[in-house]
Amino acid sequence: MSLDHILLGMLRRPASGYDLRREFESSAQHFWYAELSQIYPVLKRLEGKGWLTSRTEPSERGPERRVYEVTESGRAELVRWLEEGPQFGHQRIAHLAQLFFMDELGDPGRVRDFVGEVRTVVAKRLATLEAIEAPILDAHGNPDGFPDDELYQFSTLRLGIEVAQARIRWCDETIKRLEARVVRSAGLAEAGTVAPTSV
Amino acid sequence: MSLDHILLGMLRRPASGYDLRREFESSAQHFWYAELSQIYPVLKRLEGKGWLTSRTEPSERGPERRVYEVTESGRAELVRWLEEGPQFGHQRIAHLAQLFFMDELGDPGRVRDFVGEVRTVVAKRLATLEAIEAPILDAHGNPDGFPDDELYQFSTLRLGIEVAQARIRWCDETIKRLEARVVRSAGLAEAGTVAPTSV
DNA sequence: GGACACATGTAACAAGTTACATGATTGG
DNA sequence: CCAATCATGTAACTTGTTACATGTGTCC
Repeated sequence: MSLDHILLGMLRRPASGYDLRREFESSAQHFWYAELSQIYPVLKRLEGKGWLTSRTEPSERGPERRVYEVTESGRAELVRWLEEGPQFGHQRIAHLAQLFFMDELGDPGRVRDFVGEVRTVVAKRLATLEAIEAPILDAHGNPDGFPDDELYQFSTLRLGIEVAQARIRWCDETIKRLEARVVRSAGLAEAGTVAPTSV
Repeated sequence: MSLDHILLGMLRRPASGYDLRREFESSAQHFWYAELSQIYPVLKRLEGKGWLTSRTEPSERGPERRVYEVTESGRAELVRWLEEGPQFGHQRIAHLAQLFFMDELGDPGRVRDFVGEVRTVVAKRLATLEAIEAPILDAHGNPDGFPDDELYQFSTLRLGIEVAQARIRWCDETIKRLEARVVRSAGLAEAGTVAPTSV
């Protein structure tokens, strides 16, 4: 039921389904994501429960928009969820699962390249998070001076950044370790012990 | 389709559905999880595709077991998946979403407690990962001496550990920052500016 | 006129969870 | 005999993805 409550939280400021997806693609990207085709029916259902109201309004550019806003009972439901305590789901990180089975590929060089690709993607994500952080820091200075809501949002961003940095460090460490293995087996090959292509 | 391939990977050593779930609860816990009720039908489907074979055998303790093993074509499919390059899904971290909206609760003290609960859970997970790491390090010494397969599995474990440590550091940092806010508002209340219970 | 961003939706499917049903064996 | 662990499975449901359908307004 998390998506329900996340939409409730986002709709403290009125927004359309389309707006919400943009939020998932930018400021909420490091903790949640939903497709438009999931967002639209959920909004309808939440309106049915009385947690949202909607109105249509003309778009500045494009067809009519349906703009949703949270009701009092919707806000109460959001608070109830927040008071439940932290929700933990299961982690599902497919590329880590892939690494776990990588010895099927035989060649440490390919594993090194694989981790290199992971690094590229993580570095890109880190860059987008840092691009969100910079203007916030410029506007307010030290986080201790932030208003509460901005501090909480800033803190979730910080976690995203710190975890991404940890991942990058891990990639570098792992690549170095794999590179040593590649060099070592090349050395053995040169010494005539093993032919590199025949293995 | 990740679960299909993860089961294929795990079944390089023959195992039952029940065994596989135990693996998800222990050594695979930091990158994937699946319920028994999901595992059983998937195994059946993979057998139908010719990627697994099964036989029944008596259990040492309990009813008959159905033991699966990967076939040549199953192994080829696993390799194909590994060669596709790293798979990235969307992160969904409900407790971070909760923090993002925490200003609805009004009180920084409650947010601090919330992050404290997060810390407790993450610390427990970190402890279980470190408990897996210790005997591996004891057995092999330096990771550079590990055989390839063990190095890859060890590396996934290291990522889990390093990310968990980064999360713990973030919790401590965040709690400190929130604590300062709690103390600050208590100070204001003492100075007669705001009555703490009337807000 | 065509590409692109804006905008809303449905349908079919895949993945994952929760609840239920059944039964063997072991240890207290 | 009761609880716990071992063991396999189905059914109903929820959640999330991919593909499709439709149409507006802007810029080149």
